[in-house]
Amino acid sequence: MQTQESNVVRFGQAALRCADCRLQRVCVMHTVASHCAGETGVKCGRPSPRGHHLFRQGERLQALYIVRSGSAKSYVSTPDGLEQVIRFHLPGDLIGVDALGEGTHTSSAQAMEMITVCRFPLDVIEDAAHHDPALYAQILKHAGREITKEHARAVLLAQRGADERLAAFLLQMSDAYAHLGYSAVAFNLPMARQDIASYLALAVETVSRLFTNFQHEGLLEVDRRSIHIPSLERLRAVARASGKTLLTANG
Amino acid sequence: MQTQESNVVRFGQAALRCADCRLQRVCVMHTVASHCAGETGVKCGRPSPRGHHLFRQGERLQALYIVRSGSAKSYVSTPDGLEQVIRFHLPGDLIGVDALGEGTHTSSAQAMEMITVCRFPLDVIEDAAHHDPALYAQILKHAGREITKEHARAVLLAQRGADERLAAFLLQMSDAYAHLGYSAVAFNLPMARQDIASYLALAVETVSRLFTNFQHEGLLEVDRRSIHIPSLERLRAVARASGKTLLTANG
DNA sequence: CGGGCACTTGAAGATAATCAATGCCGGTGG
DNA sequence: CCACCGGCATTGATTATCTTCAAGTGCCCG
Repeated sequence: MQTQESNVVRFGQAALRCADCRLQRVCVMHTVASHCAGETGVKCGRPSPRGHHLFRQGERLQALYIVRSGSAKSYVSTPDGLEQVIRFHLPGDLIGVDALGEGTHTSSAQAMEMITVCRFPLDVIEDAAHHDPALYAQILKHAGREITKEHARAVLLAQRGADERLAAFLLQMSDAYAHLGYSAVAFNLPMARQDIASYLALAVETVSRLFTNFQHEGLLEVDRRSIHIPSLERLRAVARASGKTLLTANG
Repeated sequence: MQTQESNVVRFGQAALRCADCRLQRVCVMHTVASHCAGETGVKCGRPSPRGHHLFRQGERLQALYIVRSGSAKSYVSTPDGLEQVIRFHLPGDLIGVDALGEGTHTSSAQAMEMITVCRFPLDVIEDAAHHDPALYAQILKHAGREITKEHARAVLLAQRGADERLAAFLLQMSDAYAHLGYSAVAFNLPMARQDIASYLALAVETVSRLFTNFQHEGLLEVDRRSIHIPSLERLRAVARASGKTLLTANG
């Protein structure tokens, strides 16, 4: 069920237009949007339930997406049926750039909770980029950042211990929420423990134990998916050097 | 020591022009080159010795590079002084795309042996892209592939054991050489064991042991950096499932 | 109220890291 | 030409970290 006016959607009682979007500040696509006053095919706000796939690995690239509200995860499926979480997406994030390589999605994107996204069909993007080549530069910039993030993750996985990884992950989430104007020290994780484990290349059990340990150390107050960070500084210290003498995964 | 004619360089006795370049087939930048008949600032072929840095992490992005001959590695330096190898670059590879994110290099690129590169200053690229927006799409495509490769690496590091990683790495090199028209089963690794270890997130000792084990299993003939692969199929089998009952890192 | 799924906890085991030492090759200088 | 040096690579023994297996708890949803 979608509205007739493209670029506009009724969500609850509110009609949302890109011009009104509170995410303009963090949204890579407002250049596209600015060229999309009328009927453009851009659809903003399509509420999807938890578990919904925006696209699946192997599908042809048709559109890029921006998260408006809620959150999603990207993952790749391995031949042996396992799932590797690649990235978590919060409001403002652009999804699907990796598919620009071969025109086919190399990862799947799935909603982790009720989510609304803005959909930018590829042809619309190309049209907009034709009018304003700066858009290409913009997307390229985004792609560059994406690569940089992957590098940071490679360092994390290659050189850091389990506790350092979890601490770094929590700080990453904290930063993301802060950047969106939410609290940096109190938030709810939208993803399951299993997803965190996959993302950090750890076993679920290890992640679980680490949460417990962090809590016992007073680094964290955890209640299921609700997180409170008493001291960002202390958590940063753990992310940097790890408590080599402080914590062990097993209790 | 550089030639006067840009886009042309004397290397040994041969004058090399992009138009003559045997890498055209694999070179992302021939679109740029085709707009660079005259004095463009593009410098092709600048022989640099082993150890030479094309750029360093933190430096302002000034140009992208394409490897013409030889090989290089990209790595990021961590706060604690460690080096994380991100990628190896063979002839035809485009280097520096990650810096398109913030305009600053987030990794360093260093020659692993005598190397020649083509240098594409950013403004030249932008000019060329102005004439032919398809170039943007081209670079974007490359960036997408880069991201996809990072995903593959994430899967490798997260889900695979040490022997599977090394096998996958060797097959990766094999494919790369085959793609360049060289032998897929006999080649010299341009990088040190330490670099392989870093790239695969393993200790040097582990890599060394694995080479030895592979050799004993008849999977590989290794002499220092010279590699011969008797059976690609068998190596692929190891990369897939690992010899869970077959090999152990320690002797 | 019951079932299933997500999460937690514990104990045993495996994989790869670390520590420590030796071997090999290539280059340099006597 | 040979001897020495330094970096790179290999090998062995021990240990730490994390995984795996197994079981149990609690919460959410029908």
